[in-house]
Amino acid sequence: MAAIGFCAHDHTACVADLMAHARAHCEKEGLKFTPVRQRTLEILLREHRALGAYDLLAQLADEGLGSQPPVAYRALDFLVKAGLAHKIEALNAYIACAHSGTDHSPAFLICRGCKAVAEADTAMTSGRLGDAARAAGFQIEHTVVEARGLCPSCQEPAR
Amino acid sequence: MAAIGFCAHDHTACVADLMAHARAHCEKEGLKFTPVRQRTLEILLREHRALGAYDLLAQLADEGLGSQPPVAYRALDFLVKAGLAHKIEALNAYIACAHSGTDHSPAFLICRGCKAVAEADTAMTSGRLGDAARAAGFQIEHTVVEARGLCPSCQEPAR
DNA sequence: AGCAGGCATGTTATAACATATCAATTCCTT
DNA sequence: AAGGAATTGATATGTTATAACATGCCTGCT
Repeated sequence: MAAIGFCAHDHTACVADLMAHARAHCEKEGLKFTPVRQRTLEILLREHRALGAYDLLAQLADEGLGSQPPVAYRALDFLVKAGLAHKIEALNAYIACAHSGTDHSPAFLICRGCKAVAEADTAMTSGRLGDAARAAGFQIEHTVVEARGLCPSCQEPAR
Repeated sequence: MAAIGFCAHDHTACVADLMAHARAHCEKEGLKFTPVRQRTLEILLREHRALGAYDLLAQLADEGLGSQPPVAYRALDFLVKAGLAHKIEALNAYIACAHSGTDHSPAFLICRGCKAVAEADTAMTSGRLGDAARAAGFQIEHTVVEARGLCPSCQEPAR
């Protein structure tokens, strides 16, 4: 399964790595990385794709970590606010951040073929959106930058 | 209320203008600009802000043009496909296109203070997103570019 | 120890957004 | 007039998200 950047990688290591990073980040920021939150991030990392809140909830429920929607939404809110996960607005789904827990303005490439989502990084105030905002005197707080289309692998069959 | 571009304008003329444009566009493309669809666009234009499907539906129902969700969603789908309206993914809401019915890749500035939405225009393949897509070999079909923040007027009170 | 305050969680219910399906109608073409 | 495609009407349901309120669980204070 192609996912991050549409290419294979050592996924076990990648999960462990990002979990350790998340733990360190929460420690440093004084955030409580509770069992539900850890498990939520682990699931997102392991799946390595955009997951709906209810998909996630089902997996949490399997493990006895709560079965009601607010459980999933609270955990996801926490992760998103902490910069450990992102919401893909075009899919109403959530995905683990592919980078560190640092503040950044992600951009996503969403393949309609294999549903893979790649995270790129942009600077919030750069590019066309930044230009438009400056011209209008608009003060940007958060950006949603997403592209739907076909990843390299999924372009083949269509030919 | 400041809305498009966060500035005042002759709204009556603007509605009439864009309706005429939409009519011409549908004529040219062989699209059926039916009463429900016309009324939907008129409502979006008149409100001049992002409207939820159910808000819109309520207004259609007031006029006896259907009261069930599919009525609103069909009309909105038509307008979106025709390039006469856009969906704001970050709000799950719809807004009339501020430009012509031509194909374009809009970007939106969404004020969290007054809920106004300004539409800017970008080129789909330009800017950071285009760069990232090219680097990944990703073929973009549609872009979602939205910024949340504060418009010029709404920045004042906070100071 | 006892308790107050804050945060996380549990639980129920419901709001808000969106689509599947099938029947009925219209309108255009043959 | 018959056939076919698109539109509309209507019912039901699926999916995503939050409100509201109760409970537990640390932590710091007296």
